[in-house]
This record gives sequence, structure tokens and C-alpha cells, in this order.
Amino acid sequence: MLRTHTCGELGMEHVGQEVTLCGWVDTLRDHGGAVFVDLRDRYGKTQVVAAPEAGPQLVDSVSRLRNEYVVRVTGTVAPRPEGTVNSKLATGEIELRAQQLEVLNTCVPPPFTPSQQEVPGEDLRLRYRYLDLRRPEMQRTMLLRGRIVKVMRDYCAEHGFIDVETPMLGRSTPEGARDYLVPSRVQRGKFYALPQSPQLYKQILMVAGYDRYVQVARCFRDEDLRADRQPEFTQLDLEMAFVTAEDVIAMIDGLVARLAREILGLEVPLPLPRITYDEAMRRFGHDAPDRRFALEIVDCTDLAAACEFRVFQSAAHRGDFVRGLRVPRTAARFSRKRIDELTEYVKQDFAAQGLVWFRVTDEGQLESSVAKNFTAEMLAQIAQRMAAEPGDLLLFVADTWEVTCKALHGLRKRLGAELKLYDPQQMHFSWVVEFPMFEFDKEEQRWDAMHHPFTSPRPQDLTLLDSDPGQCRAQAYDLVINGYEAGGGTIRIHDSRTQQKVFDLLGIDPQMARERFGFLLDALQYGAPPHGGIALGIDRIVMLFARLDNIRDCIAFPKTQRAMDMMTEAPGEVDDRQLQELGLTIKKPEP
RNA sequence: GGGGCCGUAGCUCAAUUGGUUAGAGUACUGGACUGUCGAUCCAGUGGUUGCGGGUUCGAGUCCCGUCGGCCUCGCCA
Repeated sequence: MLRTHTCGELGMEHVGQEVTLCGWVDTLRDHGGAVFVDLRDRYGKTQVVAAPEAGPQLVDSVSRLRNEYVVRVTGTVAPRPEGTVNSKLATGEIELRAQQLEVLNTCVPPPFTPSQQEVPGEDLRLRYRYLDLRRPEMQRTMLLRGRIVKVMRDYCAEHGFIDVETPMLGRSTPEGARDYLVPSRVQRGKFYALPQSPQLYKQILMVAGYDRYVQVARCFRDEDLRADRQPEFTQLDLEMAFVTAEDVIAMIDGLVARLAREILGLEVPLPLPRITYDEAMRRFGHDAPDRRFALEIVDCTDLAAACEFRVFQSAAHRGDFVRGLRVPRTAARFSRKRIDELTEYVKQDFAAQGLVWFRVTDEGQLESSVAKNFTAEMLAQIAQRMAAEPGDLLLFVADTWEVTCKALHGLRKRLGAELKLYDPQQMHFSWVVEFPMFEFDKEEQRWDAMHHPFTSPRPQDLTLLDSDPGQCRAQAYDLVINGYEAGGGTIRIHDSRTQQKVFDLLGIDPQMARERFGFLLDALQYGAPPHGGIALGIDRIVMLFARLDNIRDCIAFPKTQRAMDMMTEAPGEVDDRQLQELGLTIKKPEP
């Protein structure tokens, strides 16, 4: 080792020792006679002093150091003179009296330094990611990520899970997200697909009898990015045989509690709270509600049907819904302009027709530009239904079920943050269960799998497969943290007859099924045990545990919104020779 | 594919609602300084205002296009 200690560990107990440190020059303070260097590595910072006693040559060479030079310093640990102790530094009681300096490497003037206070623009940070990753915030997140993954691995190992790797070069299966494709050289014109998840492999491992499987698995989806979505991301993927949904949920409950305890020092009471999908949509308008605050949706469709206000009445009469939020004690803070902004928001982002609002007066009356369209009695009924109190603001959307869900969820999220209805440090873990098996695709006029086509219906809903697929509920469960889907899983279908039925419903005919999932159907015939599992989004969990609002900050080398790596400039063009070998020609877009 | 925000010195930002020579802090370069820790003091270098067009007597500022970053709808079983 080129060093005897790190820059974060020296203290009073080391005084008098001769030590050698290696690190980067974080800051340089040159006083002419004495020069101070803060030497930084990932463990911390230590002040190095080149004092006149060490000789003019050493002082001179230390003063010629520059930001981010990599150096090796040998010297004696000394207590700092009285009054110069730096309490902001873990090593602030001591300093290293330099005797020897070796410049291990120089550094050209960097576009930004880890020591500067302003965080540079994200494009610059991504381009010079190696500098960005030197920043203490980034190092803290990366370390946290490592600890989280270790807890996950330890927990799974302790519970008998076997870590098995599955292929990255697989075959494209239809539905789901768009695949990233890899052309085959040996079989011209054919393609591998990078896995969207190891779903089918892990089911086949269950058939193989590896009854508890786990993998920290990289997954790829070629879809548009978001703050919480990257084209490649990491899942804690696991699967268990001879289990019910309860068993999987209980297993993850234990993991969540352990993560909360070991990473956040938080005791989370188990079992984690659960609500059904239907309840989530009713109360929160979303299948991954942020339950750190209330602001729940209230249905007023029945009142609307009986009222004189045409917007409400006609919505109710055509089978749509009138639902609203009671925003407590905010009427005074919401000008017409601000309400108009919210109206614009629900129109623009969720295609809602509009927003109907009421302010609750000190006397408990509802006032609004549309209030004249209601009888006093109806207003009172609405106020009562909404549990309105003086000073509240009531917001209503009259639209299809889907639009009311989306718009009110959007409003709820936005108002929750803007009005600071929750402590951003707070963590809320919960489950959403009993998802529908299918959703109806109106454009294609057919049923789609809500989760994936291997999801098992609840046993009591099996008959609904034939009679009323829309009512059929799946043995599916999503882990929700602070309004984010942090993981999701299902009990799978383990008999080929049920599987066939589901394929039929989804319009996957036997031949198609054969071509695409033949290997799985085969496997299911060779003694497949009942099985199920879950995949947790590691990047998102790190993001939430680190209290960040963006997934890129939890990934060492993330991609931009256009799926570019700004450091390597991937994706890049390839040689004609490479294309030729693959039998590919590129159709250039017309200018 | 749609909507929105942003792009000015290496970096972070400012620039009178279109007006003269585009500024500040920091970084960088040189100098001074023996106790600093966001060191301080003095001096200096540094600009195609992302790019292209347009409107105007005059554009960093307004308009159109384009490139890039971010947020978002669609999309993401």
C-alpha cells in the first residue's frame, strides 16, 4: 500500500506517529511561509501543513500543487495549535506535518471541483462523471447503494435464496416494453433481446427445483425516460416455490423492516399496511398512492346526479363520475389565478374537461363562480359529503373514471408537495394488492394483461375468466414507498391449462404461444411447482432511502432523457465492416 | 409524437420589460503574506450570449427554426 492510513481516520490517538496519506488536493491555502492542503479521499479530509521547519524546498513544492492533483504525503501527526481546531472536520483536531511529498499525478484545471459549493449543471456532471462522483453527496449515495444491496443480499442468503445468474442475451417476447435488440452475427437476420426482467428464467428455475432464487438483475426497457425511469435499471429479482402471495409479502415485509432499521435507523411495524387496487383507485386515484398524507378523494356522483348544475348532472347521467378533494384551510391562499393554473394543469396533462372549485366561507357556505347553479340545499349536502370546514378549498373533476383518477391523483400529488402536507423525511411503506388481471384496450378492442400473461388469478376468480374477465383479480402485489412503485410481483400460473386459458383471453393463439413461450409451456408440463415472486426496483429504493428525487443521482453512470451516455457518447456509430458482418444496412432518415 | 422550463466567461449566476464598451462571485495565471480551513490582499487573462435565420436604426432580450439538458402527457406487461 502506498498509504498507511486514510484521510478520514486520524485523530488525537495518532499524535506523534509517522504516517503516509494518499489523496486528492481538495483545497490549497498558501500563506507564503506555511502552506495548508486539505487532502481528500473517500473517507474524509485531513489537513496537511508544510511549515518552514520542514525546509523551503518542501514548502515550495507543496505550494506548487493544484486542485485535484493526486499526492502522497509522509509526515508526523500533530495536534493542531490551540484555537485552530476545525470542528467541521472529523480529523479537525490534528494535522499532518509534511516531511515528504510525492506528486502521484497532476490534473489539468477541472471544469468543476468537488470542493466547490455550487452544483454544476447536470449535463456537465454527466460528461465529467468521474469528477462528479468525487463529490461527497455522490459518494454518500453510492455508499448507501452498496449498503442497501448488501442488506438485500445478506437477507436473501440468510433465508436460503440461491443467487443464480440468467442470460442477458435472450429472446424477444412480445408485449410489455419495447426491447433493446442485439443482432446475431452467426445467425444473420436474427436478434437477441436484452431482458426486460429475468421473468421467464426465474420461473423455469422454479420448475428446476431451485425453490428460492434471487438475483441482482440488470433490466432493459427501450421506453421514454422519466425522473424515476432509466433504460437500464437494477432489480432485486426473486422467486419462491410452494408459496402463496402471503408468503412472498411476508418475506419482503421482513426485508423492508431490516432495510429501514439498518439503513435509516427506523423501526417499521409489521405487517406493512395493505389496500386493494380498487380501494387505492377510489381513495387516491392511483395504484401507488403516497400515503404520507391524507387528502383523499371523495365521490359525489350521486349528489351530482340530483343537482341542477349541468356539468355535474350530465356527467353523472352519462355514467361518468364527479369526485373531489377537500384541501384543508387553503382557500385564502388560493387566488383565482392559482386555481386557473390548476385547471390548466388537469386539462393539459390529464385531458380533463375542467376543474370546479368552491371556497368554504367562515359560515361554512360554499362560494364559487358556479355556485349560483346549485340550490342552497345541494351546496349544503356537498359540503357535508366533503366534510368541509371554514377556509377549505374544494376541487371537483367531472369526467370518466379514468380521467377523474388521473387528474385528482395529479392534483393530490402536486398539492401535497406545494402545501407541505407531509414531512419529506417521512417514509411510508405499504402494499397494494388484488390488481385486475386484465385491462380492456379500447383501441385494439381486446384484453391486455395488466401485469404479465403468467400472472395467476385468485383461485376464487377462476370462473370469472370465462364470465367476466374485467372483474377477475390477480394474485398480484406492489410494494409502494412514498407514492412510488418500489416493486411488484405475482403468484404465477403453474399449470398449462390455466395458462392456455389466459393466453386465449389475451388473443395469443396456440401457435403464437408456441412460438414465443414454447419453452415455458413445455416447462410447465414437466412438474412445475406452484410459485411466485417479486422484483424490487433497487435504483428507486436507493433514491427514496437517500431522499433524492431523481434516479440518475443513484446510478454511477446514468443516461440522459434521450438515452445518451454523455461521458462515452453512447450510442455511437459503428464501422461498415461491423454492419456487414451482421448483415445490416442503415436506412438514413431523409433530411 | 404533444405541453412546459432552461441554455450568457472554465463554473454558478446578473444584465433597467429592445439601447452605448455584456457584469459579479468563483476558478485560472502572476505577485504579496508563518496558522489558514469558503484564507486574505494586489494585478491580470478569460465572451461567436448553444447554433442558424428573421424583425428592428439597434437583439443576450422579440419571432421562426434547430441542437442540447431537465420536468411532464402519451409510452413504461
